Amino acid sequence: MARHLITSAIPYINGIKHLGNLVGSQLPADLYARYLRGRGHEVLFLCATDEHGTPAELAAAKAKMPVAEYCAEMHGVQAEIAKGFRLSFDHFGRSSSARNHKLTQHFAGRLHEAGLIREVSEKQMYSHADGRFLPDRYIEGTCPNCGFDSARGDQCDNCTKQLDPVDLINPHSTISGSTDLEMRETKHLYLRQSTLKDQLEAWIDSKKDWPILTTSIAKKWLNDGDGLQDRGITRDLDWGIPVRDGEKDWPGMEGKVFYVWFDAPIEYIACSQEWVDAGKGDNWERWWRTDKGAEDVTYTQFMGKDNVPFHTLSFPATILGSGEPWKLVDYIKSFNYLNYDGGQFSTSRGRGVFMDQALEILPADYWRWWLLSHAPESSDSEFTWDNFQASVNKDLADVLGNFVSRITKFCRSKFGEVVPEGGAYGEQEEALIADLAARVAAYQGTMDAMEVRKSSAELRAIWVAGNEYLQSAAPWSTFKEDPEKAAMQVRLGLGLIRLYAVLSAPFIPDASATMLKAMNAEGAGWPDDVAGFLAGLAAGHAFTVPDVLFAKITDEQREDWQTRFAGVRT
RNA sequence: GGGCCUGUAGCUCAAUGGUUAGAGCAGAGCGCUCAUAACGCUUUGGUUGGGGGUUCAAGUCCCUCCGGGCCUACCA
Repeated sequence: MARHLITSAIPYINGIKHLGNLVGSQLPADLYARYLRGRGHEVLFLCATDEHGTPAELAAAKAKMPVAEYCAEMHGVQAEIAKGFRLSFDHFGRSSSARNHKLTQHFAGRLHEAGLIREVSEKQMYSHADGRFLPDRYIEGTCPNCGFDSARGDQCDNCTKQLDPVDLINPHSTISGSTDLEMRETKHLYLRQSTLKDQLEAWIDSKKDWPILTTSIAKKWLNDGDGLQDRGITRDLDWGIPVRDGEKDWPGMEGKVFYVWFDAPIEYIACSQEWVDAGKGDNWERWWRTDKGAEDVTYTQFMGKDNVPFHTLSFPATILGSGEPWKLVDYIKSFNYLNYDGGQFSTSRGRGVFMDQALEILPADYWRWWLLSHAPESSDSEFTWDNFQASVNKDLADVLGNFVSRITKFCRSKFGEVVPEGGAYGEQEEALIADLAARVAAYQGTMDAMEVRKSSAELRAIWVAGNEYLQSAAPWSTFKEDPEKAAMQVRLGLGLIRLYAVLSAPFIPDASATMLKAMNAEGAGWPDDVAGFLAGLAAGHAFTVPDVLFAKITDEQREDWQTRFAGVRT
């Protein structure tokens, strides 16, 4: 038994996430966590909400709520939806927790002590009407290069030229529209990542098996231009973790907070402390401190490609720079984006299907199966309603659901709701079992490697093998001349349901639970030995015929949803 | 502009430089009647975006052109 620490990139607090966010981090992380637990490993699976930064403050203002209250409410909403999708976090924490405050300040103090923090005085745009400094993206004006009138302070969306807010003609705040802007002097702390460049590069280079998406992004940041740049880790905001030098005040930094990307990954650690505080565990250090038992932990992170630089560079810089024996990540699984019907999912523009809406129209398993079997691993992938309907109906209703239905109903009509007795395996059964054993091994191989789409294909092939067997064994024919042989065939078929339930649990946990309950076989372990596992459902064992596992998506439903989700969410 | 990813059957995707480029879906045909009109078998379908090169051998490596996407450090 091994020990696995798994974290999903923490979703931003600002609003309900869409299916693209889900498939890029939380869902594959959950798949992996469930699989490893199923194999009998010890798993700590953590996620949290990422609560600081300008967008949270603005969203709270828009909702006319204090930002702390807004975040608390949204955390609750996101936690509920996560439950709805059966995301099996051991704890769902908050980056605004007292634990994270303390730990973030601790890391800052350690980095300061190690000489890895420098103070920089710089000028930033201040908006009098908004009463805040504005990030470059919140300033718009006319592009000096192409004349586009909605160019942002960092870049012109029209001609793609990199800009500085002072370059803009007639700059204004996108928050209030105010043109009453002023360049003000402000002081910030920078993390001297450049000092750690060689150390980080050697570490990245040692990771030969990471996805190319992960390492190529990291190397680009390490080597592009002048190499890895120091990064500002503080902001002039109200909502956030106050800048402190460990336990001490930080002279000159009063009223400032740490940058969200400095404190967010630290929440991975703080979350394990929250997990202990919540009474769910009793020792977080054996997961995080290599001097206190975490030496044998394998740590895997899941994230969308936009998060890669922070997880390959800044967070490791924080960890390494602290000089303390914190656990570093062992494997970073990153994903491309899921697009929606010819364009991007967009939280800000309300385009696509959001997690709450998805659960309103269909159970979690439908979404989990489609999203995971189409996970954007090698390139961006696309959600269309036609594809969703076709895939889900075929895979879940026809291949798996109908298999369960046909064998349980046949058994009920000929032998009653009990595993029938008699007969012995023949050549055909031995061949099936050998085939299944090979396929299960292949499935384990791809799951261990976190190859999500390939794993779904292997799993589906295992389901198909059941239908192939039934078709050629034809117990409905056998029953007429040799009821004992038919009993054996049906017994094996029923055993397959239990096998499928256990193997499929990481993908479709609810259906898996329904299958196990119907087979009266809750608590079945992993089928390390397929033949032995199948024999585990013995003659005389009572079961019930479950309700339809997966109802098909009708054309009417699909058309309705296509129309309903064609526009933008308001 | 720069960097990276990507382009393979109508669709979604596979293929350590090594048989005749494979699966699923969709289409066609046949079979089965236990089942959610489900299942199984067979089968049609390819100038691997274009062009050039390296190699005994290229979807794979190199050059070039074309298309799509992402990132480019103050959104997170």
